[in-house]
Amino acid sequence: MAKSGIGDRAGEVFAALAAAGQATRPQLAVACGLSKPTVSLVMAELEAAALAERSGSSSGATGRTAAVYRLGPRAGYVLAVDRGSTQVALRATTLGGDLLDEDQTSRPASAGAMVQAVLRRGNARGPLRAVVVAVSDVVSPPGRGEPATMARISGAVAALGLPGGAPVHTENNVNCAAIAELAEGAGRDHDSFVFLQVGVAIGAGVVLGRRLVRGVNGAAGEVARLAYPWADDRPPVRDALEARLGSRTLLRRARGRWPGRPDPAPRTAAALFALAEKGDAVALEIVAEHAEAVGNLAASICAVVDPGLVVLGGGVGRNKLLLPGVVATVDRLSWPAEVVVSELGARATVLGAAHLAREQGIRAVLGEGAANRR
Amino acid sequence: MAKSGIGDRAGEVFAALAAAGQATRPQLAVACGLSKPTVSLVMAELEAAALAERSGSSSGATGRTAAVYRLGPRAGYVLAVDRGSTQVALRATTLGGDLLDEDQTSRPASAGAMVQAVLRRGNARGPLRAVVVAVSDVVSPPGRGEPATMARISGAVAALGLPGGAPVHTENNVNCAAIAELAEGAGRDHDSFVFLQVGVAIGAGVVLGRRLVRGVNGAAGEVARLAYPWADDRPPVRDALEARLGSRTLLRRARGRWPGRPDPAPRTAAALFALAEKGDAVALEIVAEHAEAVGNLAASICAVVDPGLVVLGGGVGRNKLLLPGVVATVDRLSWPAEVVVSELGARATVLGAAHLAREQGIRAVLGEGAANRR
DNA sequence: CGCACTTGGTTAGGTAGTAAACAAACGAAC
DNA sequence: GTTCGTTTGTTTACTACCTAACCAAGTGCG
Repeated sequence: MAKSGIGDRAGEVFAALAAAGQATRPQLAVACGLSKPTVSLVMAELEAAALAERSGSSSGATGRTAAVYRLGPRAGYVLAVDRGSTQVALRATTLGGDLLDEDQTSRPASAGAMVQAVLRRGNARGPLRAVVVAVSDVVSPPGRGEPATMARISGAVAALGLPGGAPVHTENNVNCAAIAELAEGAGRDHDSFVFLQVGVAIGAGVVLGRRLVRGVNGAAGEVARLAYPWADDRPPVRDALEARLGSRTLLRRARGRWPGRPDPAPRTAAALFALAEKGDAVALEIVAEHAEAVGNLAASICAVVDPGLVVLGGGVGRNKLLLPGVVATVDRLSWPAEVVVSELGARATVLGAAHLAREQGIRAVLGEGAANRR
Repeated sequence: MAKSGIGDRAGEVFAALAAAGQATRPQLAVACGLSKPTVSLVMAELEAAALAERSGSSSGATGRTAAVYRLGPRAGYVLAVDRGSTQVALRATTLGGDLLDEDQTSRPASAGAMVQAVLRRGNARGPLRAVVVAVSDVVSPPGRGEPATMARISGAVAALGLPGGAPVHTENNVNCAAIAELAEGAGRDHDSFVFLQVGVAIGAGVVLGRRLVRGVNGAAGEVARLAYPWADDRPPVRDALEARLGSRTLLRRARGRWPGRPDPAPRTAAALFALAEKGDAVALEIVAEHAEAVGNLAASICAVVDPGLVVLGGGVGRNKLLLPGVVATVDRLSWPAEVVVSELGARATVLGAAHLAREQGIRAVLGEGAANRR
């Protein structure tokens, strides 16, 4: 079993190399705060374990060329699955983030076959280090979840037909999207932000101090349960905000104002926004109302955690037409906060799941190394 | 100047000793993850710098007695000030948390004299390492605050007449109370919780992962700006929630239902709750309504950060009569969360400020040590 | 082409901290 | 009162890592 057997500091360097994808020894020395001799020793160790390998040389403007390292064959690969209700997306990468395989289907039932194909092709790249499945349910820590939710999640995972010993982790899909925006999207340069998904359902991913807030029940960001409606004489109803802000209600409101018009009412959110884009007055009015409602939600979130940045995502929230109204409402009600649209679009969830999978995979390699030393 | 001159690891041990107040060498070794020989060397260093001193011996059930250390005279002391609108509280402690001095006044104008007296008495305990002033305004990071707010805060601090070079820090009073509940109150055994202050004004302190969330503008927890009122046909108004939940409104609502009764309407929240305690039907009804409103607020906060625990504080929120209604509403609307009443009462703010002052003071000692080594 | 300059990598010596063995101090048991 | 087990504190040998110096390998310039 003792095949990798890497030391303590070696793990740190390995993680830095994985995060960077490619790096020279001086770069790793700076990243880990180690001296040149130590990095040399560590790299020899990692190369011996086949966790790293030389991939070439890089020459700067002046000076000697540096050896460039990348992850080796025994580092293995990871798999990310976005298990949506209407579509399933797959992404396999190395621990360094290099894309190995990508696929997607609009028939969730065929996801299992897709997974099998990816695993077959991936096995050449070493061991499968981690699988992260993004689901639309709340993912609770052990012993905290509702039985029904937990059953639904494990059912969805089982349907993927992953091999027996695979190290599978689950995460909420909105949280995954938030992670992606943090790592490579609109939150790249911010310590704190909230990713606000508005689509068929609503949800948020809360990132504070470059860390995702999951909550004691795993329900942080489940803003469907904000008190709504709420006024002096109006008691809130659980989950009423989701009913108000979901795209189904949006379309129902559109239908309500359509009678007497020649053209039929839009049947999808995309169609509604397309009409608004063309200048249709009724569509524009509905979009403006929705923007204000989303703005109210964003303002409430800002009142609690003051993130300074709100990233809008989801089928409806991604739409540029929504942005001005949201910005105006947040400015009017709450604390100074930038509001922008997601840079990653619908791929955010699977990208975030891949990031989490890489993190878990790196931890798995490190854990194996540590275990060998005992 | 190089009087303390402590090393790198010594600082870590010093911080652990300060946090514990008193400790033996084995305890410090465990706390800092150091070996016995290293701790012995460090303690000699700290004793030489008069930052630590022996305070006796402790004998366990079996085995040799251990030398017990406490902070030495050169560790100095810190000062905490709760600068409320109607009262000012003071608390001076050692870096280890031992109480040196405590005072309070209901005439804010006389706070300056009180501070002078405490400083005179404190000077025998070494240098003043930090002062933390708790204010009711939002405390923003440098370059982020509104000029008017910043001016109000610096005015309040200046009125205390602190000596020129004193290392003064400011913090929001609700955040201070949350820190106190975290360190020694109802949040002692929880990683995450929200302290919800309900009194003349409303506000919250958000603690996630045993760290206070301050927000990009320092406005995290300023829940007065949650969207309210908010319904399909009712647009929110900025700060309307504070108007709804503040104790002034509570009393106005009471007056509104009092006509036709022999006794006069209660003039303070305490009086209202006293009546409810005696079983007065109208008072009970008003308390129940208020409890539901506070519960709605707590539920909204839980929807965003899912803290698992809400600690009620403030003049109104502290009242036990409010608790059942809040619990019921949170259960009905949001995620599983415990709701309890503050254990520290009105002293929470000054206790939390003292905690922050100790933290800052320890950092100051460490910084001085580090500076000497360059 | 040779020389200065810059950066990468290795070698040698020094230091901080650890683990393990040892010495000292205490209570409890017989 | 002696012995034993337990815990504290110190001595000793070793390890890991760092700094400093040096060699190696590139580029640009006269």
